[in-house]
Amino acid sequence: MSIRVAIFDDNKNIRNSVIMLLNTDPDFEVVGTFSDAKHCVDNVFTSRPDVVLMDIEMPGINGIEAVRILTREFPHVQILIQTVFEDDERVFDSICAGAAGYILKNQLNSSLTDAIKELKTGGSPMSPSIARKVLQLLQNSGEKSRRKPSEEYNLTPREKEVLSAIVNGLSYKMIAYELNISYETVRSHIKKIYEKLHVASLTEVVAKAINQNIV
Amino acid sequence: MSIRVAIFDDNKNIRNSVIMLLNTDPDFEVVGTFSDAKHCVDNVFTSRPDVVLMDIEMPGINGIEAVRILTREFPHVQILIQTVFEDDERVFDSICAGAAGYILKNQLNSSLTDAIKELKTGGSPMSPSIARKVLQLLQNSGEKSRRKPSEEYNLTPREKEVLSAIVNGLSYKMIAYELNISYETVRSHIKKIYEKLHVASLTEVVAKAINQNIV
DNA sequence: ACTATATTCACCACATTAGGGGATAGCCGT
DNA sequence: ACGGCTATCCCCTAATGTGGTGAATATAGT
Repeated sequence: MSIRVAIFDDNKNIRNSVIMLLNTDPDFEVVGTFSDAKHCVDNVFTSRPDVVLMDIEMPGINGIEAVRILTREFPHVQILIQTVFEDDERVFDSICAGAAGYILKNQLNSSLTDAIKELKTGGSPMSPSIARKVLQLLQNSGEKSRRKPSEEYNLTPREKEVLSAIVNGLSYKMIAYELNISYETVRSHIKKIYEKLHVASLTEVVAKAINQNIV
Repeated sequence: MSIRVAIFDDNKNIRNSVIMLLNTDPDFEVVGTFSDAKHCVDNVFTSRPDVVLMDIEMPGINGIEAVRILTREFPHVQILIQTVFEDDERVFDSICAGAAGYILKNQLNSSLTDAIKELKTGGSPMSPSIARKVLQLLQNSGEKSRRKPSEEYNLTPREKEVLSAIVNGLSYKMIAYELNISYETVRSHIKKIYEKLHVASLTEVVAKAINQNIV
């Protein structure tokens, strides 16, 4: 049985090229093409697709919002995001809205058909760079919810004092004054901190210290 | 230049078959094979791999724990989990421990070489069913920790891009290169950011950006 | 007693960031 | 058409941070 596909994209050229691509493979049947998501519920209801290809930037209703609506109304429909965007926010929002896959337009041709077939076998096709982002997002959410992971980096008490001062925005001079030690000593501590945290600049130190709440 | 690969797996047969597979492709160089992760830090330190293949079930140190250790000690090393397990917990823990990819052993042959190459180009290879699980995990975590709006500082889109780059530890030069603008332009944006966030140093910017979730 | 680590301090050379100017061009809204 | 905002670029000087090398104390552990 062929896979019923519906396409949402405001770009006529893309719509047409996707249709042509899918028509070359008898496994696919394009059951609907739409230039906006205003009536996506009606559209999906009448065309009854197995898979929906969804663009993000569209006039009227945002593609991500459409995903949210469709997954609520048609939980069995697999939605594949196809877009040019790969910023964290859109990727994250799309996934949370219920998308089953996310591929970038710049590598459509060869992989689109494979991606759709993968959806039907329970897979979640993603462009490589998107997959990496997804893992990172998951890592972040995992680290946050895990309270104790304040992974010890074997910082000494003094180093923690210095680190804490850094995170509070103090300069080396100010730290030296606050801790009653010399500027050069502050530097020594910070060099050690760099080693232990595997970073090479103050900004990275601050980011790491906060994210892993070492402070 | 070939990709240096290290293998951690307690099953001799699997180790050998992976070695044979990789040796058929000149792009790979197996620089170490180990039957447990007890000395993984030393092993990686001396063999200096680009990519580590890690089994989960091993005597002594658990593979996931090894991932945690290795990503902390060698942040640049890409770790690919290869295992027979696909339960939520192990997948989730592996990802959070810092794995860059996760593929199931039952589909090794054809895809392993591709997966390793994908790692080197910034991708995160995952078996289709794993990818689906990862998305579901992300959807769950996303619903729990709905991010709050957090005070707007009226940063322009461009300023947010620059801010985000700063938080990721990039220097002005690197940001200029990444955004295809001049060093001086980066500085201009940062001056504005200083004004809007009421701060006077990069470290304060990073601290404020992370704590108030502006990034 | 010997070793390891933490803490302290110093010097040099170089790179980067901060703070003060000012300038051009495009876009948007009234 | 004007002012306001964004984004882009440039110059200069002073301040601060980075990297490498070295070393003196003290304190704790084996």
